[in-house]
Amino acid sequence: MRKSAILYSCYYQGTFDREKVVEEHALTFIQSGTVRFTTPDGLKNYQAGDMVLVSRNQLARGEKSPGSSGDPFKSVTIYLTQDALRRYAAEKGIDALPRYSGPRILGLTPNAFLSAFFASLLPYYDHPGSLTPALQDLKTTEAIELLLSAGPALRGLLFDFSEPHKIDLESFMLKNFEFNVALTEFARLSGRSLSTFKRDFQKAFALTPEKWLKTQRLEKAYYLIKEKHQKASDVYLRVGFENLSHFSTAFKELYGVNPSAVGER
DNA sequence: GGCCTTGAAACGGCAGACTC
DNA sequence: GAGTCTGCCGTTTCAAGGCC
Repeated sequence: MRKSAILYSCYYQGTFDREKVVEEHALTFIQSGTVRFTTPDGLKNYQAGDMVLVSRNQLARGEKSPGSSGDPFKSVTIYLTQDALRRYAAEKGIDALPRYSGPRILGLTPNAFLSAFFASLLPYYDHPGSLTPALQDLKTTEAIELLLSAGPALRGLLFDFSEPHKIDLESFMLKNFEFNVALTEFARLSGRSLSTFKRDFQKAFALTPEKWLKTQRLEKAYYLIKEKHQKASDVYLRVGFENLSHFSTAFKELYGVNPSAVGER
């Protein structure tokens, strides 16, 4: 089944986005509220009126919050899929470009054309059935055109169709261990098969990936609880655990005390 | 009522053997 | 050298209960 190219989000309370592998370029307009993106390159904050382009094949996490006046967090995201970009490139005679090495998350300077483009998508929020596949394709093409005219530098990002290459595993893992994704995703994003990933990991860290990841995450959690006085319930998602009960058990196994006991010291 | 821990069941990763 | 398969075991999830 075809995935929708356009996603509408609305949250009345703060939410911790658990979608972490960005598989397609995502162009987002924030209608109200704020969002904080955590990526391997650091934190980026965006607010109502901002437009953001998040490039594919990276790990990212978003914390969405309502505005200070109580407005819910609302956004519109259009995914610029590899299929759509390849079709566009073929129609326009654009060759695939060399590997893109610029920033992986870009705040765009709003202009009248992009603003009008997102305004044209908002009526479909209440009538999603009217947004047919044909209309989605048209909107995707329009978005590509507008991005290219807004910033020619984006050409290199949009038309880089290469897959992740074999990158330095040690620095990649140290940057990304806080993201809770499957080993197959870590392997893919580091440019390796799962088998090669495990072999290289053993060479680099002398541990299995799981054991190393767990230790790194627990050490970070210990620091946040002990030094930053944060609670276990605030920390476990941030360091890459999915479940508070498992976090609590693993923490006690490593440090001999419950997370709450460390915070009290 | 919120926060945290415990225990059982289900799931996913590890390790070794094998193939290409 | 790199990828695939499979059995076993550690890890994760979920529900229930304890503590403050």
